Amino acid sequence: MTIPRTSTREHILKRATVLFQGRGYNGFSFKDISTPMGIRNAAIHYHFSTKSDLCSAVMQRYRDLLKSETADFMKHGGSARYQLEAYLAFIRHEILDAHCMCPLTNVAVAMDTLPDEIRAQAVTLSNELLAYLTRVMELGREQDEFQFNCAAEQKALSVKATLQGAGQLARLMGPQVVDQVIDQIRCDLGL
Amino acid sequence: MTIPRTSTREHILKRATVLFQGRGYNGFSFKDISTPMGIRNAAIHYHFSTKSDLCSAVMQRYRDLLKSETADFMKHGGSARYQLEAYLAFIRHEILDAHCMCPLTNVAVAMDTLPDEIRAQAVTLSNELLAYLTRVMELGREQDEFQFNCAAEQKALSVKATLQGAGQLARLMGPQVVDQVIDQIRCDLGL
DNA sequence: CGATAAACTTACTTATAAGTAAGTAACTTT
DNA sequence: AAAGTTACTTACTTATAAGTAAGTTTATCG
Repeated sequence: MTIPRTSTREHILKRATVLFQGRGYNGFSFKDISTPMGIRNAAIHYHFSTKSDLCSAVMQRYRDLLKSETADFMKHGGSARYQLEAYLAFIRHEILDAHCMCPLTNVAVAMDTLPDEIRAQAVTLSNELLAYLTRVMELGREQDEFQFNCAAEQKALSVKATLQGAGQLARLMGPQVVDQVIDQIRCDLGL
Repeated sequence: MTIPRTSTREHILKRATVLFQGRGYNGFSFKDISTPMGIRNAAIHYHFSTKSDLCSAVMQRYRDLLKSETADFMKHGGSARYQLEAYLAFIRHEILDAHCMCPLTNVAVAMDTLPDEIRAQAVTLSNELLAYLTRVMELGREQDEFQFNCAAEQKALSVKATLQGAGQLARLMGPQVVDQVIDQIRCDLGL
């Protein structure tokens, strides 16, 4: 058959994203992608030669998404508060609607068992993410929107860590955890 | 051979703990335990009938450890500050010295792929952990040691989430992350 | 219309996983 | 000293994983 062929690669990537961010690298197999799609494992290998390649593409897409999202946030005015809220909403959506974790969580957990390529992508992503959040924190303090008395980098790190943890605890303790933790982040910034 | 037999079960549990907390349920196999110990997989099955049983025992031990640790913390005087610091030191040691994550992280990540038994243990652990931290927060506020203006439960949740995240980010960004995040937790409690 | 390339499938290989059944050596009990 | 129990091993089964090679269909291009 193979009628609408153009979109197969995209479908594979989408399923892989959900699975990678939802279960981790070692928590899914090619079958979890191919069977629900009604294709064969070999079709995945046609588009992505290895599992490492596939997950590397997932990481790359997440970085691209983040880049375009954060660029978007910045367009809508320079308000640090707005940018923080946009990022919080993005994370909130990923956790509550998509039931996904930040890829950094999944990489960190299985660190020792992963191909170098994936680890490298994760390190780059963490640098990009922290750089963005650090700028938001700096901006917020300059504009007297946020209050904190440590390095902006440290505050950004702490915010990111808290959000990572929220994603995990929400799975164990229920979705209300996410909003409680996000509230606390705002509160700790003097909002 | 089998000369020192008594301790095999304990050795298996210790290796399984390191592997489970270090790589997650799907990130290790029986071989990772048996080969370095110089025993066969079947020897593991003799002591623990399934992988689920083994990891359930690991979770149980972690809960027991936590229970005795927190009981210990409480004996050394009722100071909330002391109890917080003791827990922070415990987590810090697990991350930096043992290179382990809190089991909650590993369970949350692979949630959908895990046996019910493990999930149930994790839910219980998260309740116990949060109950303890909530008591510490309540105590700290009563004694004017900590400052925060939300429910003690929410503050405890936020602290735990932050520590969970610190464990992950430390693997990607280096060990200094842990102390930076811990500093921030203190700071956000008015310390 | 025929050749070519893209997008697959079928069928296979190799490796590794968890788990089991039957046998064995050493200590323990009677 | 015989019998049973503990703590394993050897050898196996079954399932599943990633990955590959060769063939097939469909669209496209000259």
